[in-house]
Amino acid sequence: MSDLLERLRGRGWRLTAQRRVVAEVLNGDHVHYTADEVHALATSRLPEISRATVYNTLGELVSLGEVIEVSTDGRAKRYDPNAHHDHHHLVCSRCGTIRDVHPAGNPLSDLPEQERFGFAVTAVEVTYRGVCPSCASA
Amino acid sequence: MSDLLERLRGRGWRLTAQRRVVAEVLNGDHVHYTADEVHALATSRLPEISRATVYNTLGELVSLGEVIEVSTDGRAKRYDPNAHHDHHHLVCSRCGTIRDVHPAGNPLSDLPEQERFGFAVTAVEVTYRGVCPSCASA
DNA sequence: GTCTTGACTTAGACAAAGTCCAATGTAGGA
DNA sequence: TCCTACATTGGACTTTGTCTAAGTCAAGAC
Ligand SMILES: [Mn+2]
Ligand SMILES: [Mn+2]
Ligand SMILES: [Zn+2]
Ligand SMILES: [Zn+2]
Repeated sequence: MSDLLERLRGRGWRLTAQRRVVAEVLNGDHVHYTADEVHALATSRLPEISRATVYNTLGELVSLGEVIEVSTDGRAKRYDPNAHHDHHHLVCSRCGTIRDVHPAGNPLSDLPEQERFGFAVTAVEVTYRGVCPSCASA
Repeated sequence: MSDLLERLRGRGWRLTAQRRVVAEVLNGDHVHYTADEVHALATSRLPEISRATVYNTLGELVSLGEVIEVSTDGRAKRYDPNAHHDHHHLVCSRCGTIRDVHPAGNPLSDLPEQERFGFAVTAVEVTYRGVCPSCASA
């Protein structure tokens, strides 16, 4: 976490209270907040932070490769601090809970040459869907 | 195509000019239009069709399982008439072109039990990303 | 062929998610 | 401490999608 702030300072980031708070909110495992959720959490620590700054900061963190954008539902994008370990997502169809998962094998190698249409394929995103234990028992 | 209209009539669909035009637009291979694109194409055949009707009709086609929604970019949803053959998507990172692809193997079985967090996993979506031949040569 | 009626369509208001800008504030080097 | 380039802010604006009240019409009944 302060690793992150160190890395960012090393890259010439001017360290403001707003950026620090956004970086602090994006901490933990299985964290996938929308921009509005980040803004709400940031506001509870720094009441005057603006929506525009949250969007700006999230965009910068994505550009710097410190956070990844996840779109699992065609609604708001979610921001994921787990950018340094390749992973995919498991989403509950009822409540929307998202877990980080690590499938066996490399999904990229499952796409045969004749199915690549001449593309240079470089990345793959996998979204598993199902019902979480909590929703199943309710 | 007229198969589709037949099936829909059989399900009690009232067959209107608007619905017919939307169904006609959603025809072909590798078709993944946004609602606005469908509206523009429909308007060229039936100038007075409204945005609301396009959204309504697309939603109905999705509910009936005749069209699937695809979200590959966190922006507008895309509507895909290829609903009767399981497939995944290959997206050009530059121009956004989308191709239907069929990976080898079943991606669902690649998710180990201990990575399922107790979820009942029922579906998986895979999005491959890369650069298409046309963008690569430009 | 005409009538009837509930389903369908429409325009426009509204909402959610995100972008952009001009004015103001400030982190950090000199 | 001062300077200034960079950062923040509120609000206007855009894109994508939803909702509703009023008008229209497809298709079955006669
Ligand atoms: Mn994640
Ligand atoms: Mn498709
Ligand atoms: Zn759940
Ligand atoms: Zn391309």
